[in-house]
Order: sequence, then structure tokens, then C-alpha cells
Amino acid sequence: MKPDIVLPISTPEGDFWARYTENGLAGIDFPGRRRAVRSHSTPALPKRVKQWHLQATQALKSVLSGRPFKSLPPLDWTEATPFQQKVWRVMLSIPMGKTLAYGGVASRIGNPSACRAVGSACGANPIPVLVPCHRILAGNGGLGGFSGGLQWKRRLLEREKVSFRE
DNA sequence: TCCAATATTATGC
DNA sequence: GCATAATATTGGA
Repeated sequence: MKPDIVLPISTPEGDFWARYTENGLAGIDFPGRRRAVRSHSTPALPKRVKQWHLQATQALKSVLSGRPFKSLPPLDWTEATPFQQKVWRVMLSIPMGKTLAYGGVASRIGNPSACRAVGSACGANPIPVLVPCHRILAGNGGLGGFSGGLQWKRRLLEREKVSFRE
């Protein structure tokens, strides 16, 4: 497998990092986290990667400003397990401003008692914000957790006018 | 193959 | 309300 391509996305909230493979968008990192390795020596950038990056940038900025994104680049989930793909697909289907409980997601994938596993799958989500893992709340209305830091989850939810318990 | 960990939830006190 | 068990999935020993 060829080395991944990492490109910065500048937003009012800071510089995110987008990671691409030959299949599509593979991951997003929050500003300062820099989990992915930066490649400042960008070789010839494939045309489609540029196009993906453009879409990803617009989508990210839209979400950060509280608006739904128009389009999304193809997502590379080839390394994910089938269960994780199911969970993330459910998350993508959650409309802006709506939330779902971990157990609710579990029900929608036909495994109501897999709420715990759903939490794990959310934590394993490599593409936060775009795959709206922040719209998953606990059953009692509390925030669950968030891989990139709960502060981001709070900020995103407030931006979507979602109320939650603390 | 088994064991421990996890961004939960339901139950009993 | 708080402590405890149960549940599905995953990753490492």
C-alpha cells in the first residue's frame, strides 16, 4: 500500500489534518493532535485527491459553522470491521441537529444490546466531525466521550443547538 | 484461544 | 443517586 497523503485544512477553529489513501478520505485529525505524520514534501498530487480535499474542506467548514455539508469525498473504510462500518453508516444518516443514543444506534444496526460495542466503534472512528460521532449521546442525555476531547464535542453540539445534560 | 478494556445500559440497594 | 452486573466487539498476550 502506498504511503498516505496528509493535507492541512485551515479553519477558524485551527488547522485540521486530512489523511487520504488511494481509495478516498481515510482520516481526520483535530488541530494540535497531529496523530498523522505530516508530509511537507508533497509529490505529484493526484487530481482526484485534490478534488477530494476540496470537498472535505468545504464539508468540514460547513459543519463547524453549523450547516450540513453538501457532499463528501469517498471514505476509505477498507481497514474497518463490518460492525464499525455499520455503526458509522448509521451516524452518517443522522440529520443535523438530531442526536441518537448509543443504544439507539445499536438498535438500528439490529443488535440492541450492543450499546457498549457501539461506543467502542465510535471511539475507533477515524473521521470525526464529518462522520458525526459527536451526535451520539448517552441514553440519559449525557455526553458520552469523544476521542478528540470532550471540548470539541460540546462545541459542535452547541453549534447545532443540541441540548444535553452534564 | 483467552483475557482484559471500552465514548453503555439496566438493575438493585 | 451510587455500586454492580451484563452485554458485544476488539486488540493484545
